[in-house]
Amino acid sequence: MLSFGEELSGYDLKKWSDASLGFFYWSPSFSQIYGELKRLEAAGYASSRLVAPEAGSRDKRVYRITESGTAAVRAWAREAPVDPPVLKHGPMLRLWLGHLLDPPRLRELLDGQREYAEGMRVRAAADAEAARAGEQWAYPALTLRWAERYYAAQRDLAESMLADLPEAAGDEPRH
Amino acid sequence: MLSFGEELSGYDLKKWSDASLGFFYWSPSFSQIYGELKRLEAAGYASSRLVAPEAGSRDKRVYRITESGTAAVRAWAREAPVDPPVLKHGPMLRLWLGHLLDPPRLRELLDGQREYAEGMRVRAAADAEAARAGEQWAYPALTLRWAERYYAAQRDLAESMLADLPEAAGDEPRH
DNA sequence: CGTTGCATGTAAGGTGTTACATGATTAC
DNA sequence: GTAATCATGTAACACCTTACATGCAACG
Repeated sequence: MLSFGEELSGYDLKKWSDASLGFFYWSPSFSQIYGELKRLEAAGYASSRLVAPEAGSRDKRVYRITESGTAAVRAWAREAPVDPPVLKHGPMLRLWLGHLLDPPRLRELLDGQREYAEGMRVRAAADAEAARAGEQWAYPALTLRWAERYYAAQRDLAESMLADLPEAAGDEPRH
Repeated sequence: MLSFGEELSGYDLKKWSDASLGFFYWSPSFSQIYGELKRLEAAGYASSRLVAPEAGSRDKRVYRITESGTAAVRAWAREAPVDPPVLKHGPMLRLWLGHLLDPPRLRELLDGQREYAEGMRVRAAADAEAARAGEQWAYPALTLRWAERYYAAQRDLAESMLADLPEAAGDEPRH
């Protein structure tokens, strides 16, 4: 994240991560971020300085990437193997175990999933709108557009499953 | 997995997990499965017996769920909070860092993603075809259909991103 | 006669989380 | 006044992986 050249605190990184990486990767906890920042600095990949508490808020430590860090992350981005995407879809795991649940609960599950996906889609769309202009910000903006479509697809998939349920659950409406 | 009532070995569970849960959840390693089976038995949720090496292959231990185990997994499926889906999309992370890569490499990445998604779609479709008949197998079959659509959507998303790239990368073909 | 599949397990390590601790400022 | 936001960090632990060890049977 520091490779974009900005000077950021651990807190900043967490907020940005939640609003950006969180859509397609996971967002680390505060404790992990602070720990990793120390590791990065020890490795010479980042430098830090204390910012005085000028008018409100307490003192904070901001980090900036070093030349060595830029070289390392660029090499990583170019050469590291790209692992296949990992998905851990709790609601689908529940559906897989459908024989343990009753049909109303299954519908509830899929409905919750539909709402969750739509909420994420709206958030991604809003963040894409608010994306900063400039050459290097084009790619984060692109992934936000990807996220918008991804969550739209998720929402539609949940709806399709709701439509498929009656057959499987044997509870078609009858008059 | 044992809640479907079958008597299965750790090895069986791994194979089944790869071909089924792996599409929407992750598939655990052998070592984790064997460890968990011991924990389940110690907790009284499963019982095991040794199967003699009748004609080929060595002896193996097969597990079956107990009544206590069935009650526990049913309670879990009904009451445990359903966590939102977790995605860790390595290729998108790379795209997010697009300013560190050159456009041809970005295309390569998305192309790989497209191929991966199509491969998974084909596998899910094949497994859905081969799904066992019967009341309780309807839900695993349903999730396989979900997976088929999910990976089709992934493939289409990668294609959309390929189409969106030129603009962002500023390398529109010019004559 | 080497590779693949079946079959199980231990040990070490990596990665990430939650709970807790601290404390100031700002908004309702 | 009390909740939320900014801000950082430690300690304990949960979870899961890889590497390694073992060994038989079937296939080509």
